[in-house]
Amino acid sequence: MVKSRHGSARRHHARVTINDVAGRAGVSPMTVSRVINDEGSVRESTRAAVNVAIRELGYSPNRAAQSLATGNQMQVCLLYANPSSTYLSETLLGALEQVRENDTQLVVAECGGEADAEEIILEQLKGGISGVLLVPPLADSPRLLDLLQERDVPAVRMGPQLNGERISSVMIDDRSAARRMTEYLIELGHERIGFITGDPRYLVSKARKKGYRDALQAAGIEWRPELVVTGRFSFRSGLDAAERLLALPERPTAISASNDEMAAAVISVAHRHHIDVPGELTVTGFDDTLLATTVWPEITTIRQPIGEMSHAAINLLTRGIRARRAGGDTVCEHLTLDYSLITRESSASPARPDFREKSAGQ
Amino acid sequence: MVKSRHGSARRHHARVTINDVAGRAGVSPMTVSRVINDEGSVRESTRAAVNVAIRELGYSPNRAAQSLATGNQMQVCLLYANPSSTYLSETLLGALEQVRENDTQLVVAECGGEADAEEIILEQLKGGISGVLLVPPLADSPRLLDLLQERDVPAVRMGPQLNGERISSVMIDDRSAARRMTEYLIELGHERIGFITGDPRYLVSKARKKGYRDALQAAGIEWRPELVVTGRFSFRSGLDAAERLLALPERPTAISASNDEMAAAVISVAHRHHIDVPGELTVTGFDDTLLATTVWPEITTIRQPIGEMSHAAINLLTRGIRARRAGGDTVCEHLTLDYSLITRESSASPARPDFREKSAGQ
DNA sequence: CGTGCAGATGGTAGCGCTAACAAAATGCGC
DNA sequence: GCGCATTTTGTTAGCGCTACCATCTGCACG
Repeated sequence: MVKSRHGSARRHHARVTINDVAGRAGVSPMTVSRVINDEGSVRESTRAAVNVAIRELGYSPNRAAQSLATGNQMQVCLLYANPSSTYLSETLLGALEQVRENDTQLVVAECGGEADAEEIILEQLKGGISGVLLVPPLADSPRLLDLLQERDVPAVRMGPQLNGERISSVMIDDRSAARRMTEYLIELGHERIGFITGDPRYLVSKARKKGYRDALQAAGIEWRPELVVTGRFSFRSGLDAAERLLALPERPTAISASNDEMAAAVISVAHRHHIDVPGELTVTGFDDTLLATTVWPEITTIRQPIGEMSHAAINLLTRGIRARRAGGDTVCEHLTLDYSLITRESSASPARPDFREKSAGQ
Repeated sequence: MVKSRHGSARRHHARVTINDVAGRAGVSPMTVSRVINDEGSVRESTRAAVNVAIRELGYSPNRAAQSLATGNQMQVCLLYANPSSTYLSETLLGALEQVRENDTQLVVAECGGEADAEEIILEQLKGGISGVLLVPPLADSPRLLDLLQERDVPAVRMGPQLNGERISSVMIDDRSAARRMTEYLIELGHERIGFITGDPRYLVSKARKKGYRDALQAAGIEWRPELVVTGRFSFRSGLDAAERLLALPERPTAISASNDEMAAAVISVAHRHHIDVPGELTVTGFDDTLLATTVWPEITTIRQPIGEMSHAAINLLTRGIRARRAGGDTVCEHLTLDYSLITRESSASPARPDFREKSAGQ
């Protein structure tokens, strides 16, 4: 009804366009375009003026028009191999949010192993993908990293352990987190602390084990090899590991598992042996997955800010892609975000008589 | 280098456009546009001719151009309240795939309760959302359904129980699935079959309970009220329910839980009481979530084809939106997909001596 | 002082589609 | 057959942005 109050508008209500910015900055739209795409060959003073105009007008480019004009949308491919569904869904949620912000398409692909991943990447590249997001354990695959670098594909890795690579990454400090967890147990008064490692093929397992040793060492507690058993991140491997630890002549008063699944397994075994958790045994996990709050008692664990991590990852990736398109240098940043220690019901100070009855099963 | 071999092409390699279709069909581009948008006022014969041309050329509209021309993208909002992360991530994965196919934006929103959901919907509508996808338990909220109908917002419900509504839905037949599961237990030779219901506030709980009774009745097994206890879908509620069932003077030989979490709880309690699963007690779940294969023994359960369901849901939704935009009739379809019974290690025929040792814990 | 050349900027013409209007075709009553 | 309402189709002019030149500056060089 109230249409065309101001000349030009045909259908829509005054949205800020590149022309408005150009007018305000006293340059041509083309120059503005160059600025927003980070292209070279714009004088510094001009660039600054344009940026001021952009900020004043609150301009943000219309992505539909961009992709129409350039003839290609921005699509990024999120590649995952290990459907730990909590990790995945949190990652997805975060990525989705951010992808929307950047008006990018998200393609999610599951792959069996590295070889498979390689194939998928190649195929997706043909299909017009412009960037790749790798989640663990793919993020540590040298083969994949090589491929991506070789082809000069913008990529970001989530939660990798390999550093110094020339591919951007977003992660937490696993070693420090594991150390923090162990310190917490020591603070509670534990000294015989069992540790279940993750799959030895993954670097993250080593990092977490190192953190455990760091804390022990710092506290002057002797490191005892029989207290460290190798797991494989699975519930079942946790079962075996727990049996071994609990069969020790001098039973540990706490067991720190390298993920929540194995921690849940420890609790399960403890219950089968009528060992009260946390009265007689403290159990801790890692990752803060669904499982941590599903079992009883709920598991004390380390939480990664997965949502934020995938936000950051998508941002890095889209920036990288834009830079590549404009012919700029490869963007390579490494972000380390903060983890947090979540204390729940599965941890307590080592057994004292009064602890027993407080939390007897019911 | 090899540019402009055929006159018009400026930058890109011959992609089929609306003009190609128009040319082939001998009509104007505008008419093609009307056909692909399902608008009325196109003669049936013309429409058919255009459709033929579209198929022959393998044309698919360029969404960027569409949204640039119309000034609005298609965005659908997936609303969830209960972050059962497996369900969510599978739903998301499915939705993402399909959304890409339809070149639609997916906005995912979590909400606390119905009131919250209402607010979010209202807000998102202002924000330009054009359709809503409801996952359980939101899909059964009369309040939300009223709101959506009232405002005439295209919407699709996943896994609802309420039928005969005028809002499309995609689901499985929960009652029949529960019946199938119970029949399976009866086939194994069980007669004293305990049942743990879901949260009585959700209709799905009733449906599953009905299925259980259906099977009993059909097999001529007397329905005994003490064998049915009320749960709330949570692990903890499963713990309580299991304790009650296992304390019965005549202990059931099988317990069928209304979801996997509660089934896992039953196993946990059984182990604490040194009852072997499945040697002395068969346990079954529902949903086939992560948990079903995480615990030991792995749980026999019912699997919903969640991915397919969300595919279908997105398709219905985008069709609905397009129809609405073009002023067509409201699309309302109800799809029922097939579930499947997944047998794993937690179920077996009722206790016989040799079963005991076969699966003693280790 | 012209010439050449690099870097910075602008003009033009679309990208593929659709809103709005204009025109043509159809149907209908008499 | 004609006038009129109605339906179907076509025409035009962008949507907001960028590729591809063309232009224009400044500056070193012979």
